[in-house]
Amino acid sequence: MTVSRTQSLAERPEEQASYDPAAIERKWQERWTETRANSPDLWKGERPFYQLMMFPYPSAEGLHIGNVFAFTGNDIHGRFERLKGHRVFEPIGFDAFGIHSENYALKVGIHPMELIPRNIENFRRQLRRVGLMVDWTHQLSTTDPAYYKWTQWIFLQLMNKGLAYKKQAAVNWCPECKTVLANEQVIAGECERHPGVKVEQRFLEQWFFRITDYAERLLQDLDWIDWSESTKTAQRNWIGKSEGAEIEFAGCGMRDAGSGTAESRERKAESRNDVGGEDSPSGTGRIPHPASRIPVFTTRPDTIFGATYLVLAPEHPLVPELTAPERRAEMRAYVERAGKQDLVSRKITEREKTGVFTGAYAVNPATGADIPIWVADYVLMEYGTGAIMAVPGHDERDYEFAMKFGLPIVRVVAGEGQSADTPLEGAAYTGDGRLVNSGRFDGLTVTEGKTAIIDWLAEHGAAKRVVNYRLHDWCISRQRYWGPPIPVIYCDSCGVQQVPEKDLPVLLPYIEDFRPDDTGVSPLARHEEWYRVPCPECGKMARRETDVSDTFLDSAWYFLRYPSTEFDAVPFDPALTTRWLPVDSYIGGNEHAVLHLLYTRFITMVLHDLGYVDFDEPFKTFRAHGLIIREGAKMSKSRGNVVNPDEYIEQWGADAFRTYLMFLGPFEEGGDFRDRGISGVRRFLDRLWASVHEARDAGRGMRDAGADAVDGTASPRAAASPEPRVPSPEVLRKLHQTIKKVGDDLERLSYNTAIAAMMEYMNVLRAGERTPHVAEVEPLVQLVAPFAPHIAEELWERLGHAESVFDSGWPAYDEALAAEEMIELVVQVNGKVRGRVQVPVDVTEDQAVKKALAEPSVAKFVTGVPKKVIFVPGRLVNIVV
RNA sequence: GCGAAAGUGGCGGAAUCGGUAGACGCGCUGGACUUAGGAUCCAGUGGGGCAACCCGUGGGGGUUCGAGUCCCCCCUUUCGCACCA
Repeated sequence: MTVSRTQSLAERPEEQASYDPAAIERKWQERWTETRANSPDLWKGERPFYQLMMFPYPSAEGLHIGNVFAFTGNDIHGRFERLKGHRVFEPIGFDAFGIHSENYALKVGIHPMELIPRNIENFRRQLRRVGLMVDWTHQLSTTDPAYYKWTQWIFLQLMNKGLAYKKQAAVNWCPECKTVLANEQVIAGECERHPGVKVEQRFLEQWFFRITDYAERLLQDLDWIDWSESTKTAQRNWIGKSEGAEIEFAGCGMRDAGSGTAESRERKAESRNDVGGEDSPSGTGRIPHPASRIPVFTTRPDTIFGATYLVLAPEHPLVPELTAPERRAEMRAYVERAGKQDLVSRKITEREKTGVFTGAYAVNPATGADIPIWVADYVLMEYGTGAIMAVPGHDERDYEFAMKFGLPIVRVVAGEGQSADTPLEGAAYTGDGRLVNSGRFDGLTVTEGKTAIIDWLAEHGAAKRVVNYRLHDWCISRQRYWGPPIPVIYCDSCGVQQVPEKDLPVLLPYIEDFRPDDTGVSPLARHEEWYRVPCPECGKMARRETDVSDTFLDSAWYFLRYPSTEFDAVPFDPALTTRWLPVDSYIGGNEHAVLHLLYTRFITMVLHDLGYVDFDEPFKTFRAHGLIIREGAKMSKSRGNVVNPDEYIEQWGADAFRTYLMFLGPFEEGGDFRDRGISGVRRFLDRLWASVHEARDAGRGMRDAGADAVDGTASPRAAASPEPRVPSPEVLRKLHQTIKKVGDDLERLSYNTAIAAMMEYMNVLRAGERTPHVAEVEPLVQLVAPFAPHIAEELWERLGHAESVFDSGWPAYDEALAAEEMIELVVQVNGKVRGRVQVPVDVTEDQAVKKALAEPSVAKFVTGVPKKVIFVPGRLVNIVV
């Protein structure tokens, strides 16, 4: 049989007899370009569908396997939507500004303005080889002045709305990158780009975006947007909303210097505590120092009776005046030491607690007790008010601190089986329970106590309800070269001036010495000829901002630009934007869950509020894809196990490579790339190729083969084949089951199971000695098309179709054809499988049970009358004895 | 520490609603065709047992006629966040 198949192909010398991926992939990539097959007219037609993939940064190594994996998964979805009749717009671009590109340029010693275009060219070449349905007429690069003109414009829009501001701030400084980093770019105290390099704290004037104004909206929308759950959770955690109270503690000045000892402090705190709760929260009648009202933020106002000391962050503005003269030297040293650390390693949980007593006291508004005020670096100035009330009985950090410095620990919550006197041994009690040692609030639950105590304190003006977010404002200044200059001019007379819109873009100049240095200012600051410009307001000489903006600003709006790349006068054309946005499907890596994806949502909300777009969430759906590892290990250059896409495409073809990448694991989880695995997918394509040719040739009649070559209208002539030329009902049934399965799987990005289903169908199709019928293979070509577009186009053409397979529509699923007549029911006795019976699909319970009991393998386990029978139609019969 | 996801044959992985565990593929074993096979095709392939059967989804309990799937406890791995009051 194999032999006769080969012969039939050999009779068509004008066609490639066997599957040659290189040839047909070249052919179709050229054809797609010539016919602009992937460039829909964005102004016309029905059913637009915007399929977006996260654009890559064009690294010099070329396309990474992770890129190919992501883009292929994206492309398959786009092609599937196209087959379903949508006009699909699938653009791509390059995120080519930024530290990653610049650092590489520094490493190889080539100016980024030369290097980056070269890298982009290589990327384009590789991307084309993968066979993506990319509309190459709408590409963009963030480094293109026609693009970053509008990045700068967006900065000005935020400035106009009061959402961009400049402040002196403690920032993360990477000594290696020689620039500031966003908190998001600092991993466990180290630069995300330089593992092992400790980030330092510096104070610099920086531009910030007020993303915190949008914290609540960014959080709320997560409840309804259709995104991967893992991504939404990451964003929720990052925004970090916590509801609590701001409580004001009145400082009550210094005490005698001797009270620094543990015993004396404890005595005072405890004696106050005994009478606690009966006093008015306005305090003890002592006149507080007017400047020392100390607000603290807490999520546990219910525990205020247990607050036995306060802690201020070292940077807290009240520290100098609260510190007793004899303690100033010690305090200065401590604060200085804390300041030298980077912002992040201060947050390492395991670090031993350190701190210094100020010598001052404050009044606990609930108990009236004087409690000592300490300074410690475990309190962070950027969160809350930079000061806390410490409740060592019920907070682990406070407990640890109190133990170390001998501060009093009081129980104010009693859990199950605990009482007011149960000692706190070894650890703080952070669980639920009822209040104790809390005066009139004793007996309330933690939840009730929160409300009651805030209300009580609020009556006396000592507390208010407050919501805090962990999210910080977005620092967008970068002291680097390779980015869009921030479009601002500083004038001695007029102050901060915007670059007028007509003067945009502020071009990034070509400078030789683009290397950053240690000074904390951008390389552009070394170029007076560039930064000295007349003030746009008064015309006097003024100075440009020499920092550039963060790469994440470039990528926060690129999806708006794609449809409008040919326009110079607007960032995005309103009509096209209305037509194509928001993005229908966005696919990318979860490493951007909190950076890119949060910034993008923020910028979109701002543009919405400014009236530029009519939606405030940019992506209707977002799905995070997984990561690819290789032979069970992470891929890395140092391991030398990096997959180079070019090699695999060369050896196996782009179609096999694409299909294998999608087959090796669930798209949203990633998978393990194993070199040998790709052969199975390639075999599948080989058999597809063979099946289509056999079917076609048998349909035409072998004697006519060669007479009318490729253009063939596929009108079956009188068959010379010995087989009856009708499709097999069994095969058709499996076919329609497969059409349904593959469609459903594509819908939910379950690519690996879709491919498995097609392979299964192939096994049915090629079982036995029969030659496949055209009606059995033609729809399979359409099913395969999203995965392996080149071979699908080629086979579709060879089957006699003039139009592209992607314009042929998704094959119709016929439920009647897919329906089974007989099915197999599993028969269980007491839940154990004891046999199987063949029954008609519409079998009644009685018939099924009767048949099941007649089965000898079942009957021998059934003694007497069954207690109970469970019948699950289409599935099983379970007999309980 | 907190949060999220996961743990299934020799391997990658299926099982979408609590209903046949191991689809599909790799690998392996045997066979066919062969001068030859790292090609192709056919058959087999969770473990144990001659068989009837028994065991089996990280471990231990539970719910249920029935659990990979649900509940409780524990172990392990990966990822994210990490002194956020």
